[in-house]
Amino acid sequence: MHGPHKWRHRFRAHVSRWTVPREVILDLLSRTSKHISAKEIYASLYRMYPGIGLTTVYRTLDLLVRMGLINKRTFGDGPSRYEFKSEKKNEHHHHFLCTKCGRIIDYSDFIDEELELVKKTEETLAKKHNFKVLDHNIEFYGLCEKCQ
Amino acid sequence: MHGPHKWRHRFRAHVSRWTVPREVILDLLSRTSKHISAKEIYASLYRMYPGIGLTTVYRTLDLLVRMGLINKRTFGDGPSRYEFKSEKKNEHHHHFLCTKCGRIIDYSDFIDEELELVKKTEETLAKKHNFKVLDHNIEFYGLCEKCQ
DNA sequence: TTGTTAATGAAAATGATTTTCATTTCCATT
DNA sequence: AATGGAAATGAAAATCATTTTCATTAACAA
Ligand SMILES: [Mn+2]
Ligand SMILES: [Mn+2]
Ligand SMILES: [Zn+2]
Ligand SMILES: [Zn+2]
Repeated sequence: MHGPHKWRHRFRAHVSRWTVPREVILDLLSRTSKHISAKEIYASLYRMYPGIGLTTVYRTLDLLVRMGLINKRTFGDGPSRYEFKSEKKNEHHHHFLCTKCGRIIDYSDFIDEELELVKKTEETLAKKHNFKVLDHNIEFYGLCEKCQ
Repeated sequence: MHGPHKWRHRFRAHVSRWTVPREVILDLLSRTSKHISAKEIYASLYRMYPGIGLTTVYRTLDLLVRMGLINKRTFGDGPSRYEFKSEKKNEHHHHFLCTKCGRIIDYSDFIDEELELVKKTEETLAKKHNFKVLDHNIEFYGLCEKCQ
């Protein structure tokens, strides 16, 4: 692979090689704010990189999740969707899902109260049930502007 | 089908027939507090009702979800899981998922604060983004007592 | 430049769920 | 109680997402 890239050192630290499919997939994900599926990634890259197989897309996504660079989400039915994890700690967000058109909308309103609640709940779960909370997922369902 | 049942009238209202598979599946779900998959339901019923096919289990579960009698949940990987919806309004609960052993635990601590937050978030989403919020899902991930 | 080993791609396998279609069952109406 | 027609069912096949297998290719340390 040619030019270095800002993520290259993280791959090395992870004892993983820096390859064309990995660079290209990570690049695509970092450039979009959407939640995209493996097949959509495969299709997006097909014109420019017809050599990259769907299997490699899946394997790369799995690696990127393990490396903590992206998030994998399974919204009910349909394929898993992936989104790039922002470097900035404060860009944490939750989702609203339109049950009619399938639109997925990020939101971060009330994030302060939500994070406080999350913290409180984590403490209670830890104390009362002896759970070690590592992550959470909060989502709302309903009808988006266009669909009601 | 023999004896009437407390759900029979709801099926009639839904223009659906009261059949053996439907009664038996609803009965099983109402008796367990677990989150069970279609295949688990199929296997549970097999001894007593070997005639009930997996296809019918799926179709019945779909109907029961549409009727609002049960909830369907897709926790990341694996099959969808179903749980009976309690009649009592105040038995609403959220989930904690152990990422190591897969255990799913219901909890309802902090439900007051959570419900208040949910209400506030719903209002904001409605006002600011014009969404009609109909439902929500809150879950925590981590390690259960046995797995840490 | 080269050797080792990880990464890749195509095809096959897997697992969950859905569709198809011929047969059976429910149940409103005789 | 009998019956006709629509709804429900079960078995098998189809579909869809994802994983595994295995032979080939490419990355990169030496
Ligand atoms: Mn998002
Ligand atoms: Mn539950
Ligand atoms: Zn919509
Ligand atoms: Zn556990």
